[in-house]
Amino acid sequence: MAPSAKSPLSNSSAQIVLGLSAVIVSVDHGDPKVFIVRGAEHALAANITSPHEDGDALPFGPFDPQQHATIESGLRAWVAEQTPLKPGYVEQLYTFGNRGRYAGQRDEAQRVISVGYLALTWQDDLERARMKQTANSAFWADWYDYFPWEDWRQGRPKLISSVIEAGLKRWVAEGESRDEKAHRRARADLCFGLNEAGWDEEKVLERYELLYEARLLYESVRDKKLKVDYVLVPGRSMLYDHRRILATAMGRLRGKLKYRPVVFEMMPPEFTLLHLQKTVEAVAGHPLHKQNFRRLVEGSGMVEEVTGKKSSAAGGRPAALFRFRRDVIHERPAPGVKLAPAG
Amino acid sequence: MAPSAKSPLSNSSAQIVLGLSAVIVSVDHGDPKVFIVRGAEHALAANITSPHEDGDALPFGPFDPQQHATIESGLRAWVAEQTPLKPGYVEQLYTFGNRGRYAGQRDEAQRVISVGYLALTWQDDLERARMKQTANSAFWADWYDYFPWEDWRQGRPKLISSVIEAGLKRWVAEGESRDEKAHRRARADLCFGLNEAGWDEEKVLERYELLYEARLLYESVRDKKLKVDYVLVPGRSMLYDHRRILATAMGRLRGKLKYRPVVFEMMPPEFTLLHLQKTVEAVAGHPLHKQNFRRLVEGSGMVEEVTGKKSSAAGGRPAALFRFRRDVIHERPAPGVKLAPAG
DNA sequence: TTGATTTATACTCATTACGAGCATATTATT
DNA sequence: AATAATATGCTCGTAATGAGTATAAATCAA
Repeated sequence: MAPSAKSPLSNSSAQIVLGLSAVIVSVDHGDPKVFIVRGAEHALAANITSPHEDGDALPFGPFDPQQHATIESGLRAWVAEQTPLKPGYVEQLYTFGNRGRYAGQRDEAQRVISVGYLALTWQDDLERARMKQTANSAFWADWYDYFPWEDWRQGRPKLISSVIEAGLKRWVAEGESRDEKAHRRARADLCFGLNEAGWDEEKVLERYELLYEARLLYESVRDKKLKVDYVLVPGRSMLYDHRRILATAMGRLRGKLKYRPVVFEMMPPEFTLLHLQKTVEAVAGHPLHKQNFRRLVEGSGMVEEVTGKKSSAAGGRPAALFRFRRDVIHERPAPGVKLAPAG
Repeated sequence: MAPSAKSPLSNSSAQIVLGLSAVIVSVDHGDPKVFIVRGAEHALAANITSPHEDGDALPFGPFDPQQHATIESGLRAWVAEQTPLKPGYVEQLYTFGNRGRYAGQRDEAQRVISVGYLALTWQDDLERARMKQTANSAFWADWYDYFPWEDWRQGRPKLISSVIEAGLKRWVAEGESRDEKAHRRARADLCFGLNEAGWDEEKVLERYELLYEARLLYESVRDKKLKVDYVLVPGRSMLYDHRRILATAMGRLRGKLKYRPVVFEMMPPEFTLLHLQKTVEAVAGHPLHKQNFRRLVEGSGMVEEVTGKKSSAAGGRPAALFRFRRDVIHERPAPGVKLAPAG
């Protein structure tokens, strides 16, 4: 690209600030977790000295091009620096740069571009111990706290009928023209599985965007400085556009699960098939058919049994222990875990 | 993110320049095309006044945060400005920022971060006419000119056995340890389908990266300033890391084809099923089974027949004309085109 | 005009993948 | 010894997939 210092290319980009945000995910005892930072702590991590907002945020930091050869290595470096975690799997998600999505942004002329990353990790006991020291300024939160409508493990969440459907109905009715109304209805139906199509667990971002646009989330009210008289959709909000980045991560991970062996990045070295299943269910957000899950995983060559060892953690018959066969990656186009729903 | 003008976050990022690169794809009479700019023309488009390299490049330009609310709108704006094209479908690919990958980069302290986009378009006659005016400084190139090993439509490309296998063999032999050698061999086998697994048409980027690392491409020799005595893998090279970006785009598009109705973005309003099939084959890089392709497309509800019209363009029996049913997007989780290989 | 050639379209068949459920095994608990 | 809980093995119907055969409708060469 060879821009000289004087070229308009670099001039027009001088106002851009590049940051990195990380969605660090792990599954703990069947609950999906995101690593969250709050208030003073997150400001420190990002070296921000100006007044800051209070609330939940993803860990984020600057990208220093002098120090790091690739964006990913920059990300890994500050994750290692700012958290006690060592994620194995790291994947770039998306580069976010929408104006007006940053409530905390003072200088309107300056634009924050943030590159979002998804990182997967398994919490070993050591990490868990160190975690407690950082106390409540940085912690693991259940990701369904931010997206209660995405958790179908106990069946269809009640708040869909009780709050979301009504809210979307209002939004549909507000459409200017007949066409616009029909279009909004179709979009709402498709996103939330209100038509025959059913629920698509991968559409996390689409649903978030829809709720945002329908002004049903705290973030929409905040960014557009609205006063509203209707009830918002329950769920914790986040600073800046971090809930949107989290939605992107969830959708991506749910998709990836099906065609790449990424679950194992969140598993201990040895595990039972039920443990694996619960982990997949935590991410996918719905229950799976146990026997078929077993058939699939065993048949895929992704795991091998640890001979002679049994787990008797649960109540009933002891389960065989398995470990991930890292070789699959070298043998075949490494498959994922199909998501046959439970009956 | 709320950085103040004085925060270290913005200081450490001051050296970053953000650019946009576009992989603009269309399929013309069964041949997959990328939009390419060359030499003086591309320097002009990017407003670069410093001395520049000569060679093929993707169209790219600056991102002006003042003028555009989103990165995507910035991209659309300069594509409209610099080319006669109006892509309908635009998708963010990846954000590239590797040091040392930019041979044209003079100022080592300044880092170019480029956000790659994939754009799909259909060449109508008007565009085709306007295209001719821009002459040879900007043109449509067959994307297999850059990736001859990716075109399996006429069977396995000969250069795989004649050049690539030998080259990779040398690279494997150069491995330091026994383990390293085994690892390299496994990776080469998997990438190029030399084991039972077979060829995975989506691994375009993996294959490019492997060849780059094995110093079998012009780009590796260029970036590392090597002198080599073995024969490089044939195929046109590109400036900077543009061939890598193109590889990313090809892999992504080949994947997307299977689960989203993106082919239609490259089709005229009305088309025959064979035309559609040839377009899919052009992108996927291998032939498809005609009868099954037909069954699948007709059964998916993605197309509707244009009653009363037939195409007699080809030699034999006239074919029915179809058009894309845009409604599928609103009806169901819009499907793609499965890639049942031909016998 | 006829027969060869080319392309389009309809239909069949075997195999596999998938969703659902039943049955049995092995442990702890009461 | 009965009961509850979990693990594991197996069957079955349906749908999707890969491959091939058969027929229809046009052009072209003689």
